[in-house]
Amino acid sequence: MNKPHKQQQETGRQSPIKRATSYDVAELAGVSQSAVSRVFQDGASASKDMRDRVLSAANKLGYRPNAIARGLITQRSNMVAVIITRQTNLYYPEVLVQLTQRFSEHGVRVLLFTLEHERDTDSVLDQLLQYQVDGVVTAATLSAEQMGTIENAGIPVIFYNRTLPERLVNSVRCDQEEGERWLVSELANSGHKRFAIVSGPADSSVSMERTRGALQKLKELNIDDVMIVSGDYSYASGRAAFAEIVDRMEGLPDAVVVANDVMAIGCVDEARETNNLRVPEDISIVGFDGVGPARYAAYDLTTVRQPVGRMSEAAVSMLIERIENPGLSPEKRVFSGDRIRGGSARLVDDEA
Amino acid sequence: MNKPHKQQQETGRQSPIKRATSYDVAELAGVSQSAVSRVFQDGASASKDMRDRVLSAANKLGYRPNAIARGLITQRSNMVAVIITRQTNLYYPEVLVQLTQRFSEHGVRVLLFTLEHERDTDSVLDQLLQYQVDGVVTAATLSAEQMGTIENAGIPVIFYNRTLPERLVNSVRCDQEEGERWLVSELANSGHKRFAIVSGPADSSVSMERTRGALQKLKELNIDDVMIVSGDYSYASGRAAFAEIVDRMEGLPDAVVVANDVMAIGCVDEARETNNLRVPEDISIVGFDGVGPARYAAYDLTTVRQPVGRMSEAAVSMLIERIENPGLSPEKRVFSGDRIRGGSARLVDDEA
DNA sequence: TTGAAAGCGTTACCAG
DNA sequence: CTGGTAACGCTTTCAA
Repeated sequence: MNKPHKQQQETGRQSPIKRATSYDVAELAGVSQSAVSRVFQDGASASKDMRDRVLSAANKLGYRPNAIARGLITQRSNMVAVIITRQTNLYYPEVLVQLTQRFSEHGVRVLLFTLEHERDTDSVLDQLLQYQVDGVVTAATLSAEQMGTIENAGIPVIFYNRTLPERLVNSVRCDQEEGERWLVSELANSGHKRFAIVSGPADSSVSMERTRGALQKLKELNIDDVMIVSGDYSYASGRAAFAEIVDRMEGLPDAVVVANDVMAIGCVDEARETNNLRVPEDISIVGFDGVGPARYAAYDLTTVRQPVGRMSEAAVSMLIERIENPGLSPEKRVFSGDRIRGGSARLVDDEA
Repeated sequence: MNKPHKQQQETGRQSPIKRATSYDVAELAGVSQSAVSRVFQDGASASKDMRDRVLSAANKLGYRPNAIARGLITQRSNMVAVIITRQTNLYYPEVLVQLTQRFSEHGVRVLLFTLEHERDTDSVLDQLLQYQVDGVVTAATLSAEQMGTIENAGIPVIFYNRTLPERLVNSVRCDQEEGERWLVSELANSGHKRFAIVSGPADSSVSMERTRGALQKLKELNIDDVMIVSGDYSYASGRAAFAEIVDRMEGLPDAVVVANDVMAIGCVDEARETNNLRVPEDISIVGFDGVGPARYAAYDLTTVRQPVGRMSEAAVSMLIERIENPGLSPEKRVFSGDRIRGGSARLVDDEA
């Protein structure tokens, strides 16, 4: 008795194998094609008998509904675009994993776009529109015009740790300024007086907000003479930044406020290795983000951790809601970071 | 004079905005729909006059060809699935970024799937088949049966740092065994005699290969009495593993061979903090992967770095080739890791 | 509950 | 070079 259900194996590897369609299933099951379609939907109206026959036929043929064809007729691709920059993923691989996983729980697939350079943005937008994604979450900066392009196509967008001034947009972000203000005030409360700041790349809005927050708080404390150097978020640039501070500042600062953890770690190493300083006895160094290495014993950073889990959950649910209900008005959700008092800063206990 | 090119704005936010189709463009340009289609293809045969009129009309309407519809007729979605595990992305965020970027240079989009648990694999496969991806690169383990399912659909697959025993598959991987053998022989050459091994999770094929490589080499050197403890690749588990070694072994090892860098860092911290050991003077610790933190001054691991750039490039080009030419025979590409002699191990100079 | 037929927006084929 | 028409594989009326 010959079993035909491996018929495709024989076809071999040459021509693109012909996949079973709903018509094939219908024929084998002796029902109409519409019936097959219905069986593979949620609110299907199909008798148990038919359902069984269809399912068994489908099984035999290895049939799977073609999501592409479905998307064409339903006007819903069930795909969303996620736009990240190299930076985002390098320092928060967690974000992407979480977004993907949560979307998939809603039956939504992620089409991934990574931006190497700002100038690639337009082409990425073009692609994402061609692919008829149902929504977008972007962890990259968009111009008002670019945002307009997506909006005109009727696609909801969520900004992740970004926003668009002067425009009503949906966003999920960690309150960078608040976090920096806390860090600075902790340091000041513990007697630090001479501050230096290591900022991130000039084109990073996140870095801008952090630096602004720190400066504001310092100003409120009447600390005006603050040296600012900048890096590119990398470990090496953190080391270089610290070296520059030592080089250019008269005397040492007693606190260095760094725009992210990775650079803060670079600062710690440079302080210890090249300058023979003890952290935190001789100098306090604080970061931002709460990445894994910040918790390594050698660093134990005082920092503010972004609540990635809650933020990505918020992004996903906001986007899904807006896909299902395009009329929803814009919303901004701002999360406070988790405050971590690590050993990299000399802080007094403030148990009230 | 009223400008109609913002007509959609008015429609507002309610009904899913109707996007311009090739028919709309055709009408406005006064040509046939087929003509529009041709203009938006590569080897188009269209007069300059027509091309201009079509392009200007398309521009005015904000027209973009619908990639979904195109995929339906051409039988090519121009999407590939990338399957990663949480682990993969957490410790190699670089891999995903590189894959995505390189694919996009070939006009191919990445549909991302992340696996939290092994048991999710089948549903991921189901999804990816429904979406008619043109190919798959998987950094997660697949069973022979699962591989068969994809193969039957005529979709080429590249295994990333994985393979499938007893089966002809395409794979790109770093030679884990070779790397471990080098690490062990360096340590042995430098006089280390008492070894301990920290392996990764039991279900990680990569960890298995690494451990096997280390054990083989040790055996060749007639070092048989090796304690093996295991962790889950995390920093915390590295610390726990080192504690367990100290606890269970009589006397200390002089070298600990760890299955990845993150756990190795955990071992270093545990050795220093809890056991007051100097690394490498009292004990040598080596890792594997070459992740960023391995280069932080506090650790400076001796390790083997996976050549992520070359590996992802290989994966992309192998997959694209096989999408374009399904008849191509399977190929395995094995890359040697970059050997890094860091300060975490007491190694003698071997300048010949 | 079931089937026939009309699209969805493209590309592909074939005359002109 | 150009336009008409038939797919692609599905969902969705609308009758039966």
